[in-house]
Amino acid sequence: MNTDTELSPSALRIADVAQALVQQVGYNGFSFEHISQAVGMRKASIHHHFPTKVVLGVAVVKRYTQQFEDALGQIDRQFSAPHQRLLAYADLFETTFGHDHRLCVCGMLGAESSSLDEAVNTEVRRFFELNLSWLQRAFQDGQRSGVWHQRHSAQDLAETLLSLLEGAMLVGRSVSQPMGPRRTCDVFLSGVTA
Amino acid sequence: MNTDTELSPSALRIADVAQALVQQVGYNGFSFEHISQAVGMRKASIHHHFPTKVVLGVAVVKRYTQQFEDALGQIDRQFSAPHQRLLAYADLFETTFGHDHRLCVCGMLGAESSSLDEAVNTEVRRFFELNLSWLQRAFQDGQRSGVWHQRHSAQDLAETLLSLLEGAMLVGRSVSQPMGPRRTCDVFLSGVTA
DNA sequence: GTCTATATTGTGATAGAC
DNA sequence: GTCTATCACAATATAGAC
Repeated sequence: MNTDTELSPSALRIADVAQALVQQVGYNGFSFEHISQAVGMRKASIHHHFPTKVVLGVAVVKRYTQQFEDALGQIDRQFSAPHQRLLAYADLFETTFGHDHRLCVCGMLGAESSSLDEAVNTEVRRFFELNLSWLQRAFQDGQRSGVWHQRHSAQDLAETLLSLLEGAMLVGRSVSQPMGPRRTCDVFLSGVTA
Repeated sequence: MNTDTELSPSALRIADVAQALVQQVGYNGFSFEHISQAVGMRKASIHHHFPTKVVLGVAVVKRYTQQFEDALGQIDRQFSAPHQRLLAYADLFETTFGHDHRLCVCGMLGAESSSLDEAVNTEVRRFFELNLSWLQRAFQDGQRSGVWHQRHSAQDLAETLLSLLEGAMLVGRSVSQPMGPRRTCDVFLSGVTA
């Protein structure tokens, strides 16, 4: 299940660098040569671990999704209150963004999706569906316990919050004093409260 | 002032195609060859009108910002109620997204910003600042007239809504039945209402 | 303004030695 | 697993004829 277990130490370093590059410059913005320089190996060696760029891209997204899934599990175990869970969720994005204004891997790849291989797009979709169903459950819990109003479906609230967090990182890259994902989440949630 | 006036008919067609390509596959996702094929001219002819890709990119963003500015002026003349103005604003994004799931030009370029020339990034920033100040004014009007609560500053509400709309397009590319920018805006505004 | 032709560099990918 | 060497092709860009 854990993709990392299958990766050799070198492959791990490559995947780390590739992920950072995706978050910084996007899939179409980096080459095997960039990875080569960052990781201190020749291009041919990168190809030994990941034969094609598509294979590398898919591996990066799968690993990222796995890490995210683990983080969501941790949140569930740590917090029971829906509001706390959502704030912890927003903090995942805040932490990523705080790291040199990196984007969410799948936010970046979602933007580029029209030019990507379907194998990559499929994994990106999986990431979003996973996030949406987790968020939907959190909103359902909040609505059932009466903490939030029920003007909108939990499904709509989930997609709205996810869009907000992804967008906050995107916009935050181009404004001088960005609020960041966490604060935009506060603004949104305070409006949802009953 | 109007950049279009300075562009010859051929240059206009090129800019149109380039803008569509930016919205679909991003700045790093298209080449002069793609433009060449779409517009029916040779690569060298494209270079005659726009000597470098950066010059072309800057021209596309300037024109896009100008068009957006015009649209905002029209909204101001057509609607006086802040709520109506914001819904019309969201419809600008909805229309763009409805067109083959195209992204906002500056949303796409904002994501790619780390790999772009500063001349392009500067124009992208201008676009966002323009939008934020327009949104801020709309929220201020709504708060002064008592339509909305004042839990958050108009500035924060502006950046939150902008992030939401940009993010809704991004996420909308990778989910099966996207809400679209307009509906996410409805969800957000209903929470802001006093 | 548009074309052909070409220069130059970058890119994804492979072959084969060590 | 990593390397050197190389391929085929795509990218941005320029020179110069028409």
